Amino acid sequence: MKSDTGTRQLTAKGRATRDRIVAAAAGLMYERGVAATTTEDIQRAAEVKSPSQLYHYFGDKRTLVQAVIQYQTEQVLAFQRPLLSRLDSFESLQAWRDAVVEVQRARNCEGGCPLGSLAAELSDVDPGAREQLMAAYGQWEDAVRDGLASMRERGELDAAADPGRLALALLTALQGGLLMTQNRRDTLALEAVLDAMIDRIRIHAVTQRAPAS
Amino acid sequence: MKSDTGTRQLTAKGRATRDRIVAAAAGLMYERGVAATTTEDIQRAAEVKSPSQLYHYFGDKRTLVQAVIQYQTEQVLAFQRPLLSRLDSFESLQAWRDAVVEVQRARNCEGGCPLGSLAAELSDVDPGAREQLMAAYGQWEDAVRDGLASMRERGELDAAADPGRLALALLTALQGGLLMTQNRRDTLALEAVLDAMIDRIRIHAVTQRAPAS
DNA sequence: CCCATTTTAGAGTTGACATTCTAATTTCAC
DNA sequence: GTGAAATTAGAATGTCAACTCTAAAATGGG
Repeated sequence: MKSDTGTRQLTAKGRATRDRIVAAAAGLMYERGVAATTTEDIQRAAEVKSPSQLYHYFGDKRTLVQAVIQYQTEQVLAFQRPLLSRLDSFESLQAWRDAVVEVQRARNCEGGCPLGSLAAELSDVDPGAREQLMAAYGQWEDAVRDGLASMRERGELDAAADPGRLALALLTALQGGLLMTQNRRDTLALEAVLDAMIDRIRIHAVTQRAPAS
Repeated sequence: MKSDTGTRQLTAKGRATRDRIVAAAAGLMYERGVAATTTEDIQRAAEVKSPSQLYHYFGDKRTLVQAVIQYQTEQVLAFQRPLLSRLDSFESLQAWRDAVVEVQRARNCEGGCPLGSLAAELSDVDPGAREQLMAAYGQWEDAVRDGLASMRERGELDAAADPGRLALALLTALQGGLLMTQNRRDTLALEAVLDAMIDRIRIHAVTQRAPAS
């Protein structure tokens, strides 16, 4: 009866080390990629003294990767949702943009999107991971869509605006921006693509305003 | 005197096997990622019978990766340049969009951008590879910019249009679209983001036309 | 055709990494 | 406080992959 998802009877201490392992693995896999992260690296980073811990809480590396994906999904949504749920104006949309840019700048443009880098590495190799990530993007996309929908409800956007399609485009643009940021080590591409998308959305602005330049 | 770039005296046969190795490596690294591609896999795919070939033409795996990046850069630009150099109307821009979408569809949405997947995997780990890829993106970006600039020269875009920034945004959006295509196994996100960007550019269209809802 | 150089074989080495096993220790419910 | 379950140690295994080495075949200019 090996419980796959890893949630069996966990004592407080058990949950603590389990969490420590996931967090450490997530960090390392984000920095170096999944394949380049060894179980020994994870042990050190999580400050566990034996491989047996790792295999006690996760059957194998793949299962650990599942947990990492879930962890990163929660992290991303926890950051994004508050910003997106209160989209009531273009100012707040801009604030979201600025916040995203600022996060990247704060980490010196290293590492792209926590989900995007996993998606790039795993989508073609691990079908399970791919679906898990697809679901994560689905949630994220929903959050963006809800934000834009609320903007439309508040009369900031006209009726012709399609929140679903705009949300998908915006999220997709963000992924590209984060990838390019990681490669260029500057946020110019990210800014350019997000600004362009916001300009695109502004076509639907009820209070007409000229896009930048 | 080990020539780093791998170009020393190559006989015809030598160049042939070298090319075969690079092409095979590029294919495998595109499908599975760099780390997951073993030298033995490459041998088999390139139909060379000994590891010594590989190390005869390339000092080590990293050098081979360099060659792969160069190879993929040429491939991408060879496909993109013809489409981009003749941007004279929104129809041709749309044709570019359709061509990109079609390519992804033709390969069942597996594998994202040949450069993007390398960038995602290597940018944070291999500084040399990162710069090489950055340069590749630079060339690509230039091609897009020139296309948009020529549209402006032909009077399709107004003077306020900024081809440089639009090009960067467009290329960045494309990267996101390709990543999402790879993850979702459909081209919807790619279409949405490219259409949105074209709508954005259409703001500068001299012959006014309403964007698709 | 001959010799220097290039190219290919193929076995071998080395180290790393995922995973396992046994047994000791700790925790917690009762 | 005791016993079953959870947690941790730590050594060990087996595989796999990057890379090396020696020597044999092929090539091409003179």
